[in-house]
Amino acid sequence: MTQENRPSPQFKPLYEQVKELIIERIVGGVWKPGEVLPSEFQLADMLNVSQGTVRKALNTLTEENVVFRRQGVGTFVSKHTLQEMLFHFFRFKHHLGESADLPTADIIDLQIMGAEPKVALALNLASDDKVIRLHRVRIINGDPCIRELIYLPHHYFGDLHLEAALPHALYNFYQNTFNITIHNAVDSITADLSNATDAKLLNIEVGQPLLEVARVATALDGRLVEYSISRAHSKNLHYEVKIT
Amino acid sequence: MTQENRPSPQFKPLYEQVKELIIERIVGGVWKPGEVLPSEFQLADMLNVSQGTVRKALNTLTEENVVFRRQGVGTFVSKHTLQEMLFHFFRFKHHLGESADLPTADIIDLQIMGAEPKVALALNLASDDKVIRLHRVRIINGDPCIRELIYLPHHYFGDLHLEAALPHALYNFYQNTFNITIHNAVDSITADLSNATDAKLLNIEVGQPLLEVARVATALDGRLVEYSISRAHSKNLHYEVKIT
DNA sequence: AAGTGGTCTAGACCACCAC
DNA sequence: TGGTGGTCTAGACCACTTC
Repeated sequence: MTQENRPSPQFKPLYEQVKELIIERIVGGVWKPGEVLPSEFQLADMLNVSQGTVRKALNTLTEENVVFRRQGVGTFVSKHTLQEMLFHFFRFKHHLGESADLPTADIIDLQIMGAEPKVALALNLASDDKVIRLHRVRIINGDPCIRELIYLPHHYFGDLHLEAALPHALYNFYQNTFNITIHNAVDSITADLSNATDAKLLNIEVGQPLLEVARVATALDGRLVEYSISRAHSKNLHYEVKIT
Repeated sequence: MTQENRPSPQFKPLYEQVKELIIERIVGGVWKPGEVLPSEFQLADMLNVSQGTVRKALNTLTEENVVFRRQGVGTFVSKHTLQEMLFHFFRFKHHLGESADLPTADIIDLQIMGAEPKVALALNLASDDKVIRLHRVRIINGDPCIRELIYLPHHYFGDLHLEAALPHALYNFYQNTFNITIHNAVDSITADLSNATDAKLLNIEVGQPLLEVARVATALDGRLVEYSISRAHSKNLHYEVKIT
């Protein structure tokens, strides 16, 4: 890898090119979640750059949670099974007590269907594309408190709708089964009143205030891979945001 | 500044010490918001470290929005007047259209009072400490849509409650008038129903769903300096979170 | 032309971990 | 003991801004 003597047509720093190459190999399955990457010096030799340049690329990947590093051991591809990663994308917390147990989930419905306009827009799908819709209720400490509708493009998730038993940790499942790593997400939060369906599934009355979180999630390679609506009864829960 | 030959009692990297020294000087008013810092080499000479170590400190400060850098020009202390900084701490957005105009504000009430337990707990105050409470309504595109209750420790904000005209960009005001720079914040979001006061001030009916955002904000030096409750009618607004 | 931050390299030494 | 990442330094060269 060389920078060459070009003036500046779409100049990209070497460490960004290194970073992209590493992401490519993770996306391509060369290095799988949990596995160790070659050492800094090995990568530097492989790519014909200096160790310092590899270090800079790996450090930015560490900040983005793509890899994690352990001194004396090595650099590893992040897995969504890690506690920190699970709670990184699950932002509901109990009001007072520390972060609760991870929620379990009851599946209400799982089907393949045409993409509604709202869903097609969010996932940038054509109007005749199919999506898999998962409808489930999250249960925390025995209480049903969040109702989720999750939409996945059929062409990315193949036969997911035929799975006998879906685990409740979906992001980990996407990663293990489809090599799709959720990398970032945008949540849009509004308030709404519980309707009849909410009331029945969350065991509350109609007309209660609910938090509604609409999420669009993007994979490591930049594809839009999940649209979800979470409706939460906030009597015991809140959504927490740290602004830094 | 030296690392010395100590084994490892509370070892701190040089670049962190450099970073802390720079923050100290910003907090102390040596370098004020908008002003330029000495160059990397000047700082390196002042602190007896290498330019690379100063660079690392400045880069982390850049990521944390404490300073910003312009190639060929210099490194500057961040100001809350910058568009990006304003919207960094204001997370409400219009549903479809791009980010709206900055809101203005109508002040409903401004007084000094004893800290209620909830407020004292959030700001870590003693029960007999005084707080300044500002009650106002945010207006976006002519619509009153957010009602805010803002609590400030009296001993940090002195005579703020005597101000004739408070600007609506408060964080910029804190910075200019008290040299208090809001650095990070934790928002806890819940849903609630509008009460009589909400209804009157936001020009809606009682029993409508509202987003309630409780914020605890921390200054550059780590002091808890603001507790606020924002109650927003989410018909036209949502709260947006980018998880990366 | 001079000065700034941005990139890239090379090398030294340290702290941590596994064997 | 050997290999890993973590810190720190020194220096070269580039890109950008200002004068």
